[in-house]
Amino acid sequence: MRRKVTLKQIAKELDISISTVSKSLRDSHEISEETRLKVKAFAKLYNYKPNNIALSLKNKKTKTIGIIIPEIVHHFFATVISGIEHVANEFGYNVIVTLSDESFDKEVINLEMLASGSTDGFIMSLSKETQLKKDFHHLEEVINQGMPVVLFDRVTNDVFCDKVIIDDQLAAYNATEFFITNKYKNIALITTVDYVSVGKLRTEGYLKALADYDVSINDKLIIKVEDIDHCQDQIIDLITNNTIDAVFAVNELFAVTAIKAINKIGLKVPDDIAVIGFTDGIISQFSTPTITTVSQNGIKMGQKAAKMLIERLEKEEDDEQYTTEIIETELIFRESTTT
Amino acid sequence: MRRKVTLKQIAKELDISISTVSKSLRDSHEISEETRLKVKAFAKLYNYKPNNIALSLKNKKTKTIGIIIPEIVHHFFATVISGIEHVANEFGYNVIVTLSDESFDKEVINLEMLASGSTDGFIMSLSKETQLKKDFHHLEEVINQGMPVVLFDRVTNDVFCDKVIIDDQLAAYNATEFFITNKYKNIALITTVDYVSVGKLRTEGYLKALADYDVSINDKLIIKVEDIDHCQDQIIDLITNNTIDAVFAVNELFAVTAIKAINKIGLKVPDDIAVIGFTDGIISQFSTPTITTVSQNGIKMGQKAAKMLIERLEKEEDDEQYTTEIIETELIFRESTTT
DNA sequence: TTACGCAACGAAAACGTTTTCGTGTTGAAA
DNA sequence: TTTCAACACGAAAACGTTTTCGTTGCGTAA
Repeated sequence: MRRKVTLKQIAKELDISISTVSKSLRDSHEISEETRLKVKAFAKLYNYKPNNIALSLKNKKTKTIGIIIPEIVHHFFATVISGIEHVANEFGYNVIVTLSDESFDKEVINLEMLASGSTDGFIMSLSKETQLKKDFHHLEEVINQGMPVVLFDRVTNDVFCDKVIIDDQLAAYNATEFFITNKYKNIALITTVDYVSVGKLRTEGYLKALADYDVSINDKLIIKVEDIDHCQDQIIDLITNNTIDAVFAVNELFAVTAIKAINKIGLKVPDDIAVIGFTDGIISQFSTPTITTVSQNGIKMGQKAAKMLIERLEKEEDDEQYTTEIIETELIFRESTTT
Repeated sequence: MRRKVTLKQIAKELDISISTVSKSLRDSHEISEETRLKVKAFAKLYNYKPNNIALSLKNKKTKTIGIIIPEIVHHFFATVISGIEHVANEFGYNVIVTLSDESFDKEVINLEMLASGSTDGFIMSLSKETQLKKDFHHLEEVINQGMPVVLFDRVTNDVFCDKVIIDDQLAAYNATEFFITNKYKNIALITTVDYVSVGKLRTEGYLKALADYDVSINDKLIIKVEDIDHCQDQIIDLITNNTIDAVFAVNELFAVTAIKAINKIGLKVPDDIAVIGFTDGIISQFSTPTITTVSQNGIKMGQKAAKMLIERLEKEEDDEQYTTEIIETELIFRESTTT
């Protein structure tokens, strides 16, 4: 077993000082060509690589980005990580990923853990519990210590930092508007409980579109799903007891569940009821029928978030000008709607 | 902006030595209760947290696990990461995730990057290109340096280390056997090119089952997909030009594509042709019809891999006894088959 | 009084780098 | 011969810890 070789060992072996070795490897002009080449050859032979940890300690920079997300087994979050990782890699950064599992406590613990020197900054999406509690002391703490934070998707107005989001309200508005202008009038909404920020915004977009086009709002057509496991029953209830010609769902899962519910009671998508979902993930692409959906480009969100963070990390003077980047969405038309 | 406080600063502030501060915080009996409490109060007030980097350097342990996988926007890999992360978290480890994008070079670069002190060990699944080239020097190198490596799913016999896999051949055998014993005789196989280890094993399982049950093997019923983008045409060709009553696909994507192809030419699943896929992911659960599939428990694989790695990390004497853990699979019956 | 033990603390090394600031040697100019 | 610059290299500090090994002062037993 050949352990990793250090500067000290090379120095000893060649009977020169550590400084000389270090300078040789960094091509310092202070060192004669002879020693320089000798050291380099030796280093190459023994496959010397500078120790990252020692460098981090010296430079006070880890070249590492901390990611804290609610879960990873979720197409959208996976795409965001992918976007972050690729940009990070390009700029020589690594990413360390932790999961909050939608728990406030785990979010805090992970944040504090990583903030103790492990990372230079954070990219985060808030857990449901955090959004519910509206407690952001942990975030303010690390920001106060000078660590940049970029929030994405599930953000809050209560903390000042860079953010990257989609215009959830507008996207939902556009989807609803599409239904209205195509003569659908009885549009059901399947959404989340209100404390999930994105769910709330999408609900607002839906309501605003209805209002703007003078379509009466019928509370019976709105389901706020608390427990995802038995939402299918709720949806079946909704469809059987009301006249519906369109469904707008605030995520893929709700959309596909709605389609299955519609099929179950013998109706057809899109002929009897049209469906639009949110998040252009695997389900929308491969379900039968494929689902018309609001694309929410996770890759792009991740890339943008990473770029914002790295840019802030690499400039020395820290200005307090935070920006909120909005990633554009678009409706992707598939088989679950007709035009 | 309150920067992070260090032992040195506390020492200076309290006019005592760094050693005394450190010992106080670690409850050393060498320190009088008076100073000890004073220091602890001060540390708490200023929210002192030991610097991880300094600890890593001192202890020669980073408490970090490196994960290198081909891609993350892939349900199976996401579940594995989830499994790893949770176990790692439980044992006080962090995970740093890098993607090879199926490229040999990126795999090597990421491995070397992380091996330079950033992590204590690795959990990896090989890139396609690596499997094609059969070049594993980078792995041997880090293993030789004393860094434990655990391979999962896409492994190789050419490197000696711990592994966690499913019995791909047996799983495929069982799926094929199910078809045969249920009177399906014309069973098509949609698989990958042979250098993808798991694809090859699954193909072998299919062939073995046919042989064991004296079902004649028809090469025309076997598609080896090279380019996923136009595999649907291949499948349609297959179905229209041959008599088929069952399809075994070595992954979800092939399975759902097969179903769509079957529908396209006017046949029904499972009535005309039954379908079994591989990997119990989102697609299998939500496609219409839902897909009978070989479950490949990614969470469990990740958990097992993490446990194996951590166990090896935490025991001092390194025995050279490597084990290969096999995660059991099962057929999950859904709508794409009848019994 | 001496010797010794103990309590309480500090100095310094070590982990592996980089970098600043010497320092000694050589050659050339004065 | 003296002086000075240039050259080639080394010593040491610094990053933030932990830990080993003193060291000091004091009380107690011989």
